[in-house]
Amino acid sequence: MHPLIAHFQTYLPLSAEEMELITGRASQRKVKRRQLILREGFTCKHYSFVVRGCFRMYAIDEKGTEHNVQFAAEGDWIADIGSFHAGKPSGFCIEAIEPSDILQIEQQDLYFLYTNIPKLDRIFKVIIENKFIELQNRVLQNISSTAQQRYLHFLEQYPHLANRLPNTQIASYLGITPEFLSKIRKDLAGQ
Amino acid sequence: MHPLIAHFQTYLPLSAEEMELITGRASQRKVKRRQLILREGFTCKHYSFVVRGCFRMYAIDEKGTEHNVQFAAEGDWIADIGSFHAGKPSGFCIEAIEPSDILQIEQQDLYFLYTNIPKLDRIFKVIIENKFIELQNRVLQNISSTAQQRYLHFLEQYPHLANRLPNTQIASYLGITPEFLSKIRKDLAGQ
DNA sequence: CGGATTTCTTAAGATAGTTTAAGGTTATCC
DNA sequence: GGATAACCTTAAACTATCTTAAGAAATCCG
Repeated sequence: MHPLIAHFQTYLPLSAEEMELITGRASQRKVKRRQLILREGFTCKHYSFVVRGCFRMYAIDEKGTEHNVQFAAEGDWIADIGSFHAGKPSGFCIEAIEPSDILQIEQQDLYFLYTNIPKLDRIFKVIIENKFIELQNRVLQNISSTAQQRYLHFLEQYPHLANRLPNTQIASYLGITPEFLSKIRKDLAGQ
Repeated sequence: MHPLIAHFQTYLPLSAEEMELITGRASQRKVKRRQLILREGFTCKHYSFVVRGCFRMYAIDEKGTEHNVQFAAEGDWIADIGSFHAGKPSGFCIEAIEPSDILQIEQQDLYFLYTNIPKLDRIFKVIIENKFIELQNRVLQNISSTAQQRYLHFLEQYPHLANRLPNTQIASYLGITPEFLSKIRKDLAGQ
């Protein structure tokens, strides 16, 4: 079955016509490791659904340091939704961390689908609600926990990511330097 | 006009019947300063829309320290949506910072409205998308900026809140101690 | 397979933020 | 209107995290 249909059906059942409308507007794409699917300064034109592989969305500060705001692996959506909806230049880059396969929906196609399949408003409402809850927990971690606690929490919450990602990317996500993460890991090992 | 109708109409127009359905399921409530409308350990039963006043949602850590994850003032919604949808005990408290008026919708009523007014799925999708974007920017701040930068950013982004809130609440939101915020303010003043 | 690049680690010195304690100020509530 | 509680500030000692630098290990890609 088409991966997008399977994905949406985990939320609500779809009719045959609805499935056809959806698959007709999603285009498949292969992405190489390190390839960018969104570049800072450009408008985010697609919602991307990860079929295989792994991505990160990051911002670059004045010093040139990259800060990971989000990862996306199989079954996740990734986009700069601020830029996408406003049609304005993004402050983020989205990069494949592994060779990946994605399905992309363009803005006008997504809006078409929202209009013709009201169910999708509901589905995406639920998807983003869940992302919001996750993000809120991350904020709570950030304002209330030490880096070590945040790292342990990350390992628990995203074991599948912790395995695949270089520590340097995890450090960036946690808001610490790779050197300090290395120290944390040493401290944890030495118990 | 009913504040909720005015609020929803900033997103999409509503018919007279839709308005009636909505207003019939929202109940008005006055809340005193310091009163809790959600207590940790209890399930969040309502979406609350702030008509007048100001709220904070916070978690309490092992040491008893409170950590503000969100503020809500006039025109904002506040709820622990994780607890609300899962029907499980919340890890948060929601407290009025000022004497406030709110409109509350219970879970089954909100679900009824979602089902009978599909437009509301769209409206709440957009509302939460906007909250998500805000929250993502906050995460970026947290992982990439110093406390002073975060404070300045807060003043810029939420001037209406910065005026009304005690610094101690702002410090909690920024993830720093009130003492350190005091030092930051002193440093900024002395320029 | 092997050179190039990225990633991981260590450690010393520097900076950002916390803790504790105390005093002064302002707001709240009866 | 006055007692009480909340809020704000200061400063010194402490701890968490960053910076810099450099070498070792792992991974990628041709």
